[in-house]
Amino acid sequence: MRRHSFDLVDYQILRELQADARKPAAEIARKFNLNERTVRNRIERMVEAGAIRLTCIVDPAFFGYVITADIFLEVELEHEQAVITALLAMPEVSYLAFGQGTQDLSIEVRFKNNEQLREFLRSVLPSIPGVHVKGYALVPRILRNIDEWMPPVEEFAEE
Amino acid sequence: MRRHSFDLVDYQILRELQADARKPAAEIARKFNLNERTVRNRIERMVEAGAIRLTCIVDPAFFGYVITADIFLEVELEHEQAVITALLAMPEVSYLAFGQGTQDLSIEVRFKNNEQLREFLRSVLPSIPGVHVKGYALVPRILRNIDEWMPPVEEFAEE
DNA sequence: GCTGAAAATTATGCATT
DNA sequence: AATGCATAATTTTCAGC
Repeated sequence: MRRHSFDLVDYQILRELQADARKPAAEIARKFNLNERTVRNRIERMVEAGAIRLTCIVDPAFFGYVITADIFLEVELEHEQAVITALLAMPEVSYLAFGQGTQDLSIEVRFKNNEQLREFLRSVLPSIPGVHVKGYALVPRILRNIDEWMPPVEEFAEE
Repeated sequence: MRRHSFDLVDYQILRELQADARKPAAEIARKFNLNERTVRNRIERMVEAGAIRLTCIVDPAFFGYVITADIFLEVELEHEQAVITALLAMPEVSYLAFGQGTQDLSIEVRFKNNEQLREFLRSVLPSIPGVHVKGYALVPRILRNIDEWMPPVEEFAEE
């Protein structure tokens, strides 16, 4: 019933890479009594298939971007594509998604202080053609984000 | 005025690792005419400092978790810690953050189909003591997430 | 904090099952 | 798909600057 063909071995490798994406395949192989080549093949297959991405996550707080807010927008349909392009070009935007309504966009933004957020809400966003700020909320703390997500282990059970 | 001491070289390395966290330090060194040891030192320093994490991001959609929803909760204060623990233990929860109100929690969840989401909203959440579902919204598509976030390049300008 | 050179480890290409 | 082996490349250790 599963659409993929990854098993518990892949799952174990996944967990290791989640902890350290640069962990040598040989080391993982030793830990689970696998052939070193097998580990590298599995990693390659998962990346190739698009199941995983091995990447570098930057911590906004480390660089002083300690203010997080969610902002809810309505966008006039004829401006939608331009607005999305503009928002994606802004380094302050850490999340961008379509909302439930046909004109809704949600974004999450990061700033060094409240003044910058205020400026963004008051000036930057309203100056983009077709954008209407419907509301926003400060996000005091994020406890989990997508980079920690993992399917239930049952997904990897043997056939 | 910056709290950190990373420069444009670190930035360049960062971008390479963002594209592929396993890219050999020697390859990065060649690309930017750096000493291979320098590259490895820089990576180590950034990881050590907590500025970056080299990790494995799993794509929910690949594993069939194609339904995304944001859910807004209110939690009775005396149950807060238990609720958070319970939510973090659920593999469906891909995001969890405090909200603006003292009792607010926002979560993002992933499901394979609408029926599972419905069940989660109708049964799973209400059965957790102290939890009240205030609302929810489907998320038709996510265009950017935190794993693509990066501070503006100016942050890395030389002193 | 950067670099060099030797040693150890890891990755790759190719062939076999 | 998994593995063994030979070769290539990379990482590590230890040193000096």
